[in-house]
Amino acid sequence: MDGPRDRTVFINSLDDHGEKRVVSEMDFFADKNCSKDASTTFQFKKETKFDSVEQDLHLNISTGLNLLTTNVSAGDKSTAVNNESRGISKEFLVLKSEFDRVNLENERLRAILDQINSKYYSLQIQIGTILQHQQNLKGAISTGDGKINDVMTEEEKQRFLVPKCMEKSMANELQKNSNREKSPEKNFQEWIPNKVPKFNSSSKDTDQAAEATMKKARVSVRARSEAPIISDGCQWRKYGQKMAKGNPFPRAYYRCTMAVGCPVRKQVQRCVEDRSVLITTYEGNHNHPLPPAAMSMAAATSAAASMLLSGPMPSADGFMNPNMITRTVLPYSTNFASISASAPFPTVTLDFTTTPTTHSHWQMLPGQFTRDLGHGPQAIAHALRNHSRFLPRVSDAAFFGSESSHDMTNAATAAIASDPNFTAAIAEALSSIIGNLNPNIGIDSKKSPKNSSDSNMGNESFAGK
DNA sequence: CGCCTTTGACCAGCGC
DNA sequence: GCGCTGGTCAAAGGCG
Repeated sequence: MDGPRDRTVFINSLDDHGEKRVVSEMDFFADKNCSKDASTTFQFKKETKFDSVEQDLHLNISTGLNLLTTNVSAGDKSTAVNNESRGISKEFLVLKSEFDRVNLENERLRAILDQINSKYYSLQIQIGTILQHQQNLKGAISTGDGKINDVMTEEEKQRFLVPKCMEKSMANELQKNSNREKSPEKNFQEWIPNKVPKFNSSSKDTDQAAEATMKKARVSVRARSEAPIISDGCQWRKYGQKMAKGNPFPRAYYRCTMAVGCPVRKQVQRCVEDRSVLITTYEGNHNHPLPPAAMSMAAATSAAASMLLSGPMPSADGFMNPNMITRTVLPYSTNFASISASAPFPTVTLDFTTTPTTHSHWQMLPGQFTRDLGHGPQAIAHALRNHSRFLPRVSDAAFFGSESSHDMTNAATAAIASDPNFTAAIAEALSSIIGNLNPNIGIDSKKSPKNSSDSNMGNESFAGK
């Protein structure tokens, strides 16, 4: 917190022609003596470091004293000036006190906001990943019982078609989530990141190849953050930094230090096109229990990696096309997630940097998803309302219906700020949604998901950004 | 003193 | 074989 000496006050006054002129520039809070120049308007210029929005802040404060500098005799002037000085001193003491208080509050809120933004990104990732799993499973189940075949076009069938090798893993995962809901105390403590879906393969070589790929699979998260690193709940130790080709910003290398020998690593680098975007690439699976704060990001990255690794498995026709993977694994993932087919390692990129991404992701969910089942964002909001102690000021519209990510961030920020257990509330809501999924509900063909041809299928993870 | 970051050195993979 | 690049190691120093 900056001390009072950091604040400079411009004192303006009106000349005989009524034009404002700058009388002096002084450090008001360093020197308690107030200017003897009469002033009716005080303009505060903040020189401390604030957000850009705040940097233009000026406080035009009328003292209401209607002080004059002319038309008074010498004696009267002296008295008047003394009275004015005392009045102004008193006013400034009050103002200074208020200003300091606001500054303190502002700094405190800034710190909270930074923390909340990081948590918000983590939650976004987790929610998106779980919803994708849910949709994929619904598509698989619908295809399996034949209900959907009568109403879906070939294109839609292809989008919803889930590889056989994935159905079981998804079903297991949902069952796991359902069980977690029945044992809420285990919701966060027993997530085993290494239990990513494995595939039933008759080929030992294939298993080994998949295992090798598993180790190299990466999940890249793009998120806007001014902080040098996204807070994801894990403990990381920086072990290197390099200048990467084509990017003026250094790439930092971190390894997880929450357990000895944990193989998880991450790379953090600013986006070359937009320095406000922080690209965090995760690799590997944790070999230890995770704290609640780390669950969301770890679960999201692990799920995304497992989805990715579920894709390029041998099929009857040979290896699956990465585009097919995108269509089946991430059917609603336009601009939200992309799979890199040509990168050195298979990489899923989750992009949370654009407003349409987040919002359209919700909107792309089939209407029935929210209308008939009562699931999705509304259900989450409902669940959150049930945790009203966590969500005292945030409406559903503010949280889920806002057109701007800024509003969403603010809403989430307010919600999370209200109680640190907000994360637990959201996770519980998600768990409830997954657990209550009714597999017998068909797909409303009129509300087909956004055409997957829009998605960045086969894109480079970052090349198109 | 332990943990962390910094930073130059080293190594492996890849393309020419 | 050589150079480039990405990734990792490890010594040195800072910090609480």
